Amino acid sequence: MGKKRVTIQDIAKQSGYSKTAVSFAFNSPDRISKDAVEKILKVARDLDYIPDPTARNFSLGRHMAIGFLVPQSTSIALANPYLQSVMRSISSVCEEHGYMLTLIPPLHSSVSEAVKSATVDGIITMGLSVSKGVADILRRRMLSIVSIDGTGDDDLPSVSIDDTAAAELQMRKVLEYGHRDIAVISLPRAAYSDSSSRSLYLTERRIKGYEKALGEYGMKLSDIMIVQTDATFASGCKAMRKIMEEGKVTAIVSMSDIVALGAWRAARDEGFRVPDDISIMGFDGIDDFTSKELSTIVQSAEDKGRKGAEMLIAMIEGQEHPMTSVDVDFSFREGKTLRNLYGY
Amino acid sequence: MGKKRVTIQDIAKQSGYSKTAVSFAFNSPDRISKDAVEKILKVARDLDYIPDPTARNFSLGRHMAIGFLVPQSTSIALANPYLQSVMRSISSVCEEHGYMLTLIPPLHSSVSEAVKSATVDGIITMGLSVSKGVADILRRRMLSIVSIDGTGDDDLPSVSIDDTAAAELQMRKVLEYGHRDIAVISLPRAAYSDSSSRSLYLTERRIKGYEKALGEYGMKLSDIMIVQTDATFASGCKAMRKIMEEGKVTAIVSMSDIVALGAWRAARDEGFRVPDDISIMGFDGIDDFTSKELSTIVQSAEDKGRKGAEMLIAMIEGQEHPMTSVDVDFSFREGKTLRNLYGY
DNA sequence: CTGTTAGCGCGTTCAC
DNA sequence: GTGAACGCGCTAACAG
Repeated sequence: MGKKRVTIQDIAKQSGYSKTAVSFAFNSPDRISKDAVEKILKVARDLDYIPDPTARNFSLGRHMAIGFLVPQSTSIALANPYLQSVMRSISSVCEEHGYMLTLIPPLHSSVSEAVKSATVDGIITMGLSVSKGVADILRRRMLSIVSIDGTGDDDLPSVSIDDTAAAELQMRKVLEYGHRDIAVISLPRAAYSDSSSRSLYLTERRIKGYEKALGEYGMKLSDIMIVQTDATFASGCKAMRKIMEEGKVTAIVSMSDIVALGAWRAARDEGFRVPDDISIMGFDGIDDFTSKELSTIVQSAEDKGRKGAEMLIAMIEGQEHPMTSVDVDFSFREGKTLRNLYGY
Repeated sequence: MGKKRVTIQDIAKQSGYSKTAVSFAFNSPDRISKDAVEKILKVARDLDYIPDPTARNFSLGRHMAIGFLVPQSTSIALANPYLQSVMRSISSVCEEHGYMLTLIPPLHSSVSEAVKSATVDGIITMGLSVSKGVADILRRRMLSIVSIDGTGDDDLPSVSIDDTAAAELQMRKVLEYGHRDIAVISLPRAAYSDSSSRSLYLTERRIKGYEKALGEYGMKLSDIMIVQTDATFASGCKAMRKIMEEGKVTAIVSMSDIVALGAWRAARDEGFRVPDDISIMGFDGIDDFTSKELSTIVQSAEDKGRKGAEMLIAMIEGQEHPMTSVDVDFSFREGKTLRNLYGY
């Protein structure tokens, strides 16, 4: 075992040409004679030469890879179907452009460490407020970044929806349908963000939207119940149980579909019928085949991922990127889990 | 813009020490005096020095990344919930060990090209028969590989279940519960394998298991109905409709959960109650929140990913790996879709 | 024990 | 078509 790797040097010697010529044969065949190219490539084939991608990357200062920066441990992040969809769409774009996609979870629990050591050409992130520290590292490393569903307090190229308006729509629908006893299942303040962020968190922007909608009906935030939970199915179950214990509501407004599905499950397990006994309104519009029945606010994951990735690649390849912020549409999807109390 | 990157050289000059000392300060602080370490690190901090990970990788010959080789375009692969689960588990292990996970889709439609240029320390693959060409590149690049759910015809370290035994268990349960009028929904021969594979296909291994279980009850394969279909929800619906037309059975045995879910949907749409009118038994144990009710054979995606990743990392780090093939447990999950005809 | 000198790794590219 | 330098961090060998 362990013959040494074949290097460009070997091909040079064996073919009688110089390293330079060999390099040209691979990368700029026009730069040398057809004859030389052929001879060199033949030797390369005979010796099973594969240019070392590491050395190549080092030399070129390129990796043909972009990093997907995940705020939490991947086991949590990747359990989120919405994130999965976005990621799928990102990876599609990568594929089209010949890039690979590298998952970057916190390294030794540190996002900064991870970003310091990632060998990628740029970074795309989702639901993360890029802290000043991380932004700094990116700058020092001269890495481009695009933020999807960012918090807006970092001044980064971003792709997102108007959370306040979307949440307002979500709540307004519930109110329109006659519900007044409402419980909101919110996400943790930190779930989608870093500790040092200063402006409004996603959670807070959504809450603001709820407040507006409630205001239109003469209600206030204090008139509804708000529980906070992680963005997982299990947490949704738990939150629902808590809500059912504490009081009686006719509608659940969740900030995430996956949580809403958990709530739905818990409701059924307790013998409640949805939407007859209780209505559930989600947020995201995940495409899970079994969850199309969920009434929800749809934000296109496909769109977000694609726009984000294309923006990032354009930045990496040094093209223009005049628009530093892109909005994605959202809409209400009438499922089967929101009952219209005014008849139907 | 674009002050040059700060390099180790700059820190050396500025601190008055040599490059070596700077390197030691970061990587082997014990090698030099505490005093020197401090001074050097201070200068490094002041100048915002980040060791270039590319150069570092090149120098060390390590990347701290493993590649997940995806046979198809990622938009298809990542849509498979089972693959998602496995990937999640892989990435968890990576995280624990400080590795990143890089998705490697075919590059310019070529798996070989992708494998040639991937800067990773090892590769993990799923449901792919690794072709001779690719195996060769891996050898030349001295990359380790582990295959999950491989076809078994390539001689690689692999992780999988004992399909025959699992299928036997699946069928036996159905028989134990009193069913005799059974329809199997099988997968296409090629579904989980490459065209060039020589040994038993997954489908055939499973069928063999069915045969055994049937034998224990004095039955033969010819006593049951077998239909073949793709591993999709829609195909499951279609297959179910066909089955309901053709004859009357009391139990469906599907080789895939997603297909079983499709069958379930079709059954409901036709007014059949599950499991009162007809029982459905799946295979996979996908963790889809809404499908936990499906009676099925669970093969732990979590386990597969974990064992595969741990095996690969052990190989990369040069530890022993005497076992070239690992089996993952499977088990029966009593859901709500399998009726016990002997009462309950 | 501290610290330095002098390469090394490998492909790319400038300047001739 | 080539020689030589380059990118940047790591480390063997060596000196004090």
